[in-house]
Amino acid sequence: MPRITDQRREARREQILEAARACLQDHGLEAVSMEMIIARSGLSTGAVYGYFKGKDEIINAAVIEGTAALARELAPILQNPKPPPPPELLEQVLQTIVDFGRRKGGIDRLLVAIHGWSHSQSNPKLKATTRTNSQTLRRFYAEVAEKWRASGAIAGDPNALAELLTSITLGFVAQRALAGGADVAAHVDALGALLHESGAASARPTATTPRRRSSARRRSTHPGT
Amino acid sequence: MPRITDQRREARREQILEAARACLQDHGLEAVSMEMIIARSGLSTGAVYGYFKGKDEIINAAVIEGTAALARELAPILQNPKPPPPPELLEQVLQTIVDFGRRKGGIDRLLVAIHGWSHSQSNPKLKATTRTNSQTLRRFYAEVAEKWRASGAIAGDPNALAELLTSITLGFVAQRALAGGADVAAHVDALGALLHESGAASARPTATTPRRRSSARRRSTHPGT
Amino acid sequence: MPRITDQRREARREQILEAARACLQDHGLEAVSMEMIIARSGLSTGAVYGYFKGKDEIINAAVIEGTAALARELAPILQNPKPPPPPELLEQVLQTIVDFGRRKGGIDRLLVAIHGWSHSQSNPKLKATTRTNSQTLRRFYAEVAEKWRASGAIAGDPNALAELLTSITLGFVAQRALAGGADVAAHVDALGALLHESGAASARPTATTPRRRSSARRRSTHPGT
Amino acid sequence: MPRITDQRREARREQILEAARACLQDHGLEAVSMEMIIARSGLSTGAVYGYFKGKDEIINAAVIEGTAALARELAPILQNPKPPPPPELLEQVLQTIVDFGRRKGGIDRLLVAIHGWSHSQSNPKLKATTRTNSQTLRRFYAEVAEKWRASGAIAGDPNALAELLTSITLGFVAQRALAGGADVAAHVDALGALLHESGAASARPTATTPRRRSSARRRSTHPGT
DNA sequence: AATGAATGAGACTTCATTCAT
DNA sequence: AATGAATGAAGTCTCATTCAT
Repeated sequence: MPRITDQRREARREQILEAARACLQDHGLEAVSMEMIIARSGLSTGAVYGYFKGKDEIINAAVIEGTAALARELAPILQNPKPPPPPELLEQVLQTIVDFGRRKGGIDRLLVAIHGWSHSQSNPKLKATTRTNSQTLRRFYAEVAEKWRASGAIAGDPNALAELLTSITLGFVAQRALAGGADVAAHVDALGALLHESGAASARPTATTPRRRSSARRRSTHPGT
Repeated sequence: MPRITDQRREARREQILEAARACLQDHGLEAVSMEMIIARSGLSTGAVYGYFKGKDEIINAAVIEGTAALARELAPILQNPKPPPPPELLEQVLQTIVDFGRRKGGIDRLLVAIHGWSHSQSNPKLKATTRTNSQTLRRFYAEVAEKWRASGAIAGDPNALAELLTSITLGFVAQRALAGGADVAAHVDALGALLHESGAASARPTATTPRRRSSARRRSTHPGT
Repeated sequence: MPRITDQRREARREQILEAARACLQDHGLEAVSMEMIIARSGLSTGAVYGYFKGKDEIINAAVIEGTAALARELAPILQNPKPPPPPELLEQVLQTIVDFGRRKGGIDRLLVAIHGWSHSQSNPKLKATTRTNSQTLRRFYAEVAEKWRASGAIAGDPNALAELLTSITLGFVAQRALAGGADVAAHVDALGALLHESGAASARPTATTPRRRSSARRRSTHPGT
Repeated sequence: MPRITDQRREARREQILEAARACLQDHGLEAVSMEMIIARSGLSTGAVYGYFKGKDEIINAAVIEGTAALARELAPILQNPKPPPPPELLEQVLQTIVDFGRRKGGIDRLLVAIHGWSHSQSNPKLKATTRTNSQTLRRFYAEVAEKWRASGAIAGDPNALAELLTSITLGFVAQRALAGGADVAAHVDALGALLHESGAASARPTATTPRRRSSARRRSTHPGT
């Protein structure tokens, strides 16, 4: 029985999903049409319907499998048995996200994710997946935070910190999409500065972040102040 | 000259936008139909088209004016000449957001915002507004952070902190929408804990986190530290 | 009871019909809308409906009354008990038509007539009127032709000539509308030349029409030939 | 590559245009609806839109292609290198027009032409085509008239005669539509009578056939014989 | 299995007309 | 009488999906 066929099938499937993601990005959730996706996929109408039951299934798969890929990349970072300090871990996470968004030709998969957030509001299946994903992210962060707490790296409730880090992570994605950019280094620096804030009241505020210059585009660094 | 008063006109307009928001929430960006909005608004087809040029204009107005209303509520908090310490300010902001989402009967206006994020990806007018809004939020935070820095409440670059706070704010909204909830107190506590971290494990603030390097792109690594 | 009112009423009525004719000319039969006519008439929606029962009545009246006005102007020419020779009569008729078309500011009432021809195909009332009008024109021509025959000015069947003249008249209008222009003098000259055709083989064709100068725009008159 | 043959495609196209012409005739320019055309064509909504971009394109094509078909039939007559005398040529032209109008089941394509005249007033594309067509007709007549002049069959300016013949031709169509009929033989006879007018008062040949001699279609009038 | 023409429900919008003020 | 906001039937067109070839 066809062996190559299975590979081909999978390739075709991904080809369709990539087309769907491209259309999603180019035209937005409300304007994607099967016609577009089909044209972009290079397959025939009938062929596409041979791989997916309908439009909804394609959109869902495009979003879900895209998210899953990101999750697979974040997993080792978040499951690190000896997590680095918060700023460093955040840096690893955000950088992974940035790299993920940049990867595939022309398509920013993070923007596709935003469409997924919208779509999931009214699509039960997608909603379940999205909810699971974000809760999983929070749980992973909670596990990391628990380790930090155990090692004395942080004080406070690990779950609360997990929730904050989840917001930072999701918000980072949102800010990139909405404001047109968000800087990894800025986030990392700011988190670092907060952590060493104790010294804030003391005399050398900037002393603790002497080397952070980062690649921030429009941020003015007041080193001497 | 309008036979109906401007007041009445404005009320009808808002009636239509509320209907649109409700439909957006119930059915999602791709599934809202004029028929739905019209039915829910209680007006006739023709009447609705007397107030708005078409569907797109309604969706845009629903999103934009919703966001503007939230912005109006956040403005006094963020423009406070003597901002409270970070955790407290964050609490004010997030609580305002939560209250805003809850206000109108049955409709969580924050979920509508998420649809706006998606829609704005491919709608030039909405994109411009959304970008301006998020950049304005960031700028307000920067001004607040600058005041904090001046008063010694924080160390580090105010702009970097502004970016982080923006992510937290947007991410809080996202987390509520995606994970099914996000807690104001958790965020506030976590931020508070971070700030007082220094005292957490030890007595000497910065001593515990000497090593900020990570793999960031342009950052100088101090391997020997 | 209101006396001025009757005059005003009539003025308003005509105001509406002129607006309708203008719209008809600007937008075409299929695209005229009540909204257009109302806006152009300067009256309010309700007012217009006070003068006419509906759109169809307005269009019909606009066409019929326009045609009637032309008919009134042609009547004395065609009912002349001592009609001039064919070319001269034709000249009077066509010139009256041209003048009629030119009269009112900006609106070529002949173009409106063409719309009437189209509209009358499927509007029983208008069809009846239009048919009567064109048959009346033919009958008038027949009476004139009979006089010509009696006086020996023409040979042949007067009814056949009437039909030909009717075609020339209607065709003149059509040609002005379709080709962008038709020349009175050319028509008159050609008719004159045909009549003196007998002399065609002979030497002095133009001898009988020495006074044809006309206002022809692009025609070369070969007076000496 | 079309799965259906070009032939079949063309047949379907024509099927739609015929349906459009029928609707145009039955309901008039302003009242034709896509629903009607679609129902009459026997195809589905979507199918029709697969052949034409929209209603306007259908109406235009129906009119333009109809006119083109008539033009194709008139061309050999008007381009005859040795044109018969004017009455005979006119007979050929008018008879062709009558036959053309009668051909297809139930639809008088000449009535459709009148709608085209109206529609072209406000449709740029159609206007251009219509103008070109009527100017072409006039030019063909001018060429014929020039040949007549060269052979001594007529006197006077060939261009003026061309303009008159154009009016006769268009007017013949109009008269058929408006008055309910127009007779080829009457037109031919009247033209013949005019040409032999000189002899009218005198005693010769035509004296015996002064009036409507039958309505035969291809009657050759040999005046001089 | 593949193709792409065909389907038809349903989307958006207009516009002739009415009627409360 | 006059106004113009409101009505809603009807129009044009799209697009997810099917199915004969």
